[in-house]
Amino acid sequence: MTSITKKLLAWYDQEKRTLPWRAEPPTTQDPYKVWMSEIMLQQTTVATVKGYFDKFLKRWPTVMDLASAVQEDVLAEWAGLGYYARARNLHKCAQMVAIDYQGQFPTTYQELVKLPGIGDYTAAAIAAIAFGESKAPVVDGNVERFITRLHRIETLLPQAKKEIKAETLSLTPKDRPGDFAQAMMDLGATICSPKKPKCLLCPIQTKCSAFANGDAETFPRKPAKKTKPTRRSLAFILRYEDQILLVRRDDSAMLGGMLGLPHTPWVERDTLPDLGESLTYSPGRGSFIKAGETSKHTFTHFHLITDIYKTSLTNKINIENGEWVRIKDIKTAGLPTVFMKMIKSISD
DNA sequence: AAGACGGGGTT
DNA sequence: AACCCAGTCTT
Repeated sequence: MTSITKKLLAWYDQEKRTLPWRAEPPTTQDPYKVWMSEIMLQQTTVATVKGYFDKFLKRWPTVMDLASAVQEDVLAEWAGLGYYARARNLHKCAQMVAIDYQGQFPTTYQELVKLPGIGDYTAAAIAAIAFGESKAPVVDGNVERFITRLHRIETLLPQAKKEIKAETLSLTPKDRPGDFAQAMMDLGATICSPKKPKCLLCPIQTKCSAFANGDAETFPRKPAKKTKPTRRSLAFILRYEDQILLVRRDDSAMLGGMLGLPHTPWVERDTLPDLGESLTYSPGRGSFIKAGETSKHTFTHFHLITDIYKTSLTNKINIENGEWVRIKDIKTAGLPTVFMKMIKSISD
């Protein structure tokens, strides 16, 4: 075992960890909890995940329970967490584990990585943390940062990935590979941070090339990001008595499978049709009036500005994939944040 | 290899 | 406003 590995594990052991999905040794890690937490943690912070993890475990305590759920319920519980393909794949994966593996998660990287929603990182993490695999290096954003600083790897991501994995593998101990993976990730989250790394507190400071060179913060090296375009749309709030019309979105659409408001396509700033044309996207043909403030929301790859129009209907219409929801139930209906913002922006 | 895919916290 | 995050999937 390298001295870096020893120092990292020693540092990890003297930290207090209270994450709900982490068992204390010698308790065995529950693969279901490890899997659930790793899926939720993809591109998502620990603080955000905690509440969702508790909700999911309480409602579906085992993978068999989750496999038996209906997709709409899983998506509704996931609402607000983002990257909704994760929720669709979570459900599908649970059903595959239930049917193809009799409710027992496969134990190897090679089998895990075949399951929906489990990619290179997550398969390695589950294999290491739940099953003690030491041959599959666990490399997430934290590890990329830690390793590129440790060795001052100047290659741009993602090209540097291969070298990072090789270095990670050479540090990973046969004993406690899961703890070591978590140690690297915890160090990356708390000390080897993206901005203003706390090198003075770092247990491997004397081993770190970037610290010696005084340029830790410049790693990892990445290509410049493109600026996000702005798109516009109109959304429609149709009321009948105390209810609002929502629409179940196609699985293939953005926010796929989720409930949302009816709206025009999201288009570049200059190509938005006028209200008259836009109403062809509305299920109603009532007298719409502009409502509340313009709603703004930023997705991964574009900004969205939406004007809200509302109308009150005197008779209830029924449309394909439409669902009437009582206003008092909106908060628990399972709406993505972009639609919650729109509804919130009209103050009536 | 590059782009799509959410949302919230930090800087 | 830009950057980041315990990434995966599709093209």
